[in-house]
Amino acid sequence: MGRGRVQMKRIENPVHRQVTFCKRRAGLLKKAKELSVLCDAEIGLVIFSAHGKLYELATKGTMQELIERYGKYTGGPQLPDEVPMLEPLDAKKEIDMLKQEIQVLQKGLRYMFGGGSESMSLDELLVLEKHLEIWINQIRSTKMDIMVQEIQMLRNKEGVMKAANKCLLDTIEENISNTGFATMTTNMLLHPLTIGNNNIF
Amino acid sequence: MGRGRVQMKRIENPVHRQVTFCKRRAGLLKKAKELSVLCDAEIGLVIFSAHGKLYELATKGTMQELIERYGKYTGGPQLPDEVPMLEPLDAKKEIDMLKQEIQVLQKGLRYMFGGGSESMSLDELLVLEKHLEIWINQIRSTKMDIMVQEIQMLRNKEGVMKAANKCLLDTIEENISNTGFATMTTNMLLHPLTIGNNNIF
DNA sequence: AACTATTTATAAGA
DNA sequence: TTCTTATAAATAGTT
Repeated sequence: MGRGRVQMKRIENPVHRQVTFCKRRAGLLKKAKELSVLCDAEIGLVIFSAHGKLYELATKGTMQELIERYGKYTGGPQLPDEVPMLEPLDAKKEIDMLKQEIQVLQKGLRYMFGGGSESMSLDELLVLEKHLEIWINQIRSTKMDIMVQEIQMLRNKEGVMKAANKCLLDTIEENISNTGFATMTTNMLLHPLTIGNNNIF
Repeated sequence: MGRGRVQMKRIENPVHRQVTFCKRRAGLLKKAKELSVLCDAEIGLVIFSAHGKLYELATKGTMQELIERYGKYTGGPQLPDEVPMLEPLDAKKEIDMLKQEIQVLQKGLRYMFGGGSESMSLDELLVLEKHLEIWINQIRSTKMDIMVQEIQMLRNKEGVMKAANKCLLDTIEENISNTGFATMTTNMLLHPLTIGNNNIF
């Protein structure tokens, strides 16, 4: 699209390459925005220049959110789970809490491997019990999430359902809601004992 | 670029919108590739259609790797501003390490319970829940044993007890059997995490 | 999916 | 960079 054909290979002239990079980068970002608006799509675009500078576009929410959605879709490892890091001042406190949690978990593992009563003190047993209770609750809530999702999927698949079936599903869903755990996320299961800012203990 | 101007807003006609989505998506992916080749840039492009289908492009390595690079770029060099970042950096590092260790431990626990499966389907969750319930019961039972032992020790120390005290201990012991919690002291609740320094793992 | 009439993007030059 | 302009590409509407 210019005054001559373009070879699809790296432009060797550095000046020429830089100019083309600027122009085409602008064009690409523009077209991404357009596609997003015209067709109601969510688009994320990341461009690292040859020199390592970053240019980015996320048409909906933040890039982090998009990356998370991508992770969910691909089912792959959700590695970049960026931690909020709200209060660096509490770092020491958080470290202590994490250390304590590790010790409890270690004891718990030993406890299991040892087949039970091993050498945990009463206090340690209390803490471990509390952790396990919380963990169980998280598991139950996750179970319910999955059930709700499956119900939703069935509804979407069926489109119009017979009255009897719909009624059944409504009942199930209602029971789930009544447990008080229905809105917890799967993430809680995957990180059940994380103590960070938003936590349980 | 066509037989008429295009309004930069969502195309309402679904058929029209779908066709445009296909065409422009192809165009966008092509241009992204071209920019990458011509200018030696690393580009990641993620497109979620309105219906949630994913289209993606990573011009170098995998999308995961690109996401990691993005994370480093946005997360790493965010220091240049103010405040001495001496201790906080160490703290964050330590927190990350501890969290990592916790994840490993949790993974170990999950491995024990679930036989190594990490995906956690509904069935797996049911199994995990059952294991945890069993574990909790073991803990409660052990707790009870310890308490009973302590009571016994007290009795032995006293030698011959007054009838009233004996009666009191009997009552306490009975409560333990019923609830597993009845005799917890305030001290136990106030210092639940006091654990020794014996790290094994 | 193919076909064009047009619009848009952009290569080269300044 | 930015502007200009000739031209290559992309694509909107149609078949």
